[in-house]
Amino acid sequence: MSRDSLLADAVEHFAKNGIGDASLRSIATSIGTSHRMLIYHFGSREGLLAEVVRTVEQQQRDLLAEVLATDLPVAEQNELFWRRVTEAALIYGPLFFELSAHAMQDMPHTESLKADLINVWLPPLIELCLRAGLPADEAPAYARLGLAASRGLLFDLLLTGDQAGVDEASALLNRLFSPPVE
Amino acid sequence: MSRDSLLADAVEHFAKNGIGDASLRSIATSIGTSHRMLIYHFGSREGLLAEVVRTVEQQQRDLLAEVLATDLPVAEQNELFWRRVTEAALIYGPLFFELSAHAMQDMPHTESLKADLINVWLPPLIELCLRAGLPADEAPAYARLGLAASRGLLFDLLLTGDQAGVDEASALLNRLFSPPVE
DNA sequence: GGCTCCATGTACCATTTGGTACATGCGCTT
DNA sequence: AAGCGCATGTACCAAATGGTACATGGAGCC
Repeated sequence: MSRDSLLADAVEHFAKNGIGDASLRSIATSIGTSHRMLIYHFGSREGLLAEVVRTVEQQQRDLLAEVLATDLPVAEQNELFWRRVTEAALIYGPLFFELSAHAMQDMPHTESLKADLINVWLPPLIELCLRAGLPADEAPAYARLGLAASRGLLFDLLLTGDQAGVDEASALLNRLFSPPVE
Repeated sequence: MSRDSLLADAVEHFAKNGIGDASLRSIATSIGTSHRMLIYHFGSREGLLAEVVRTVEQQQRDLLAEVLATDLPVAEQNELFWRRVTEAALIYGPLFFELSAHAMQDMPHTESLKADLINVWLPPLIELCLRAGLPADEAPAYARLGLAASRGLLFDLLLTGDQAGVDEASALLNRLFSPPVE
C-alpha cells in the first residue's frame, strides 16, 4: 500500500472515528495495515497527525480555488461560496471541529492550521463582498460575520442533523447579505 | 478535598489543557490529588468526564436563566443575550468545541450534551426574536442564524485572539438583527 | 475506650501505548 | 545470478494507562 493511499485512508478513519482515542494500532487495524507501517511512512504518531491536518487544509484550499476560478455572476458566486464553506468542512464532519479545538490549544500537529482556518478564507471573502458592492470599510466585518455564520450553521448541522432548519437559516443569511446589501 | 472542589478543579484543568490526552494520573497530579481519589469519587474516567460535561451544561443554563430574568427593554436584552452566548462558551474556551466535537461523535460522556447545546438556547432565542417584533414564521430562522453566528464568532475569537475584528463583526450582527428588523 | 465509616495512601495488575531491532521478502539494476 | 534498497512482518521493550485490593488514618458516635 502506498503512502498516499495510507494517508487517505487515515484521514477517512479520523473523519469517522475522531482523533481523541486513536492509537496507532487501532488506526492501522481499521485501515488494514500494521502500526509498524504507519511509523515507517510517517515517522511517528505526531507525524501522521500533522500529515492528516495538512491534507485537510489542502482540500479546503482546493475547494476555495475552485470557487474563485468560476466566472459566475457575483451573486451566484457568493452563494456558491457559502455552500462551499460548509461543504468543505462537512467532508470531515466532527474532525473539523476537533482539529480546530486542537489548534486553539496550540497542539503541535496543528501548527499551520491555526492561521489557515481564517487566513485562507477571509481575504477572498472580503474580495467577494467588495465585488458585491459593499462599502470598503464594511466589507471585512461582513466577510467575518458571514464566515462565522457559516461555521456556526455547520456546527448546528453536525449536532442536530436537522438539515431543514439549517437550510432555512442559511437562506436567511443569503438574503441578509445579498443583492444591493442593506 | 471534597468531591465538589475536585470537580471544579478538574473542569478548570480541562479548560486549560483540553481533554484529548488527559489521563487520570495527569489530571490528578495537576489538581493536587491522586488518581486513586478520582476513581474513588467519580467511579471511572468516563464518570469524571460525564460530570465535567454536566458542570459545563449547568453553568450555561445558569447564565441563560440570568439573562432571561432581567427586565431590560427587548433591544438591550437582545444584546445582552448575544454577549452571554459567547461568554458562556468562552469561559471554557476550546473545551467547548472539543466537547461539542465529542458530542457530534456520540461519545458516551456527552449523551446529554448534544440536545442541550441547541435546545437550551434556541427556544428562548426564538422568544426574544418574537418580542423584538419579527414575524412568527421567520423568528426560528433568525434565532438559529443568530445562535450560529455567535458561535462562529466565538470560534473565530478563540482561533485568532483578534478581539477587535470579532467585535466589529458582532456589532454588525446586532445591527442586522436589531431595531424593527428588516 | 472501642467501634464504625468515610477518606486516603501504597502497591499492584493486566493491557495498551509509541517506538525499535532485526529479519525477510520482492523488484530492480548490472 | 548477484547484489541492493525499499517495503513489510515478527518480536520485543519500557512506560503509562485504567482499575482494584488492601491497609491505614481519623472523626464521630455508643
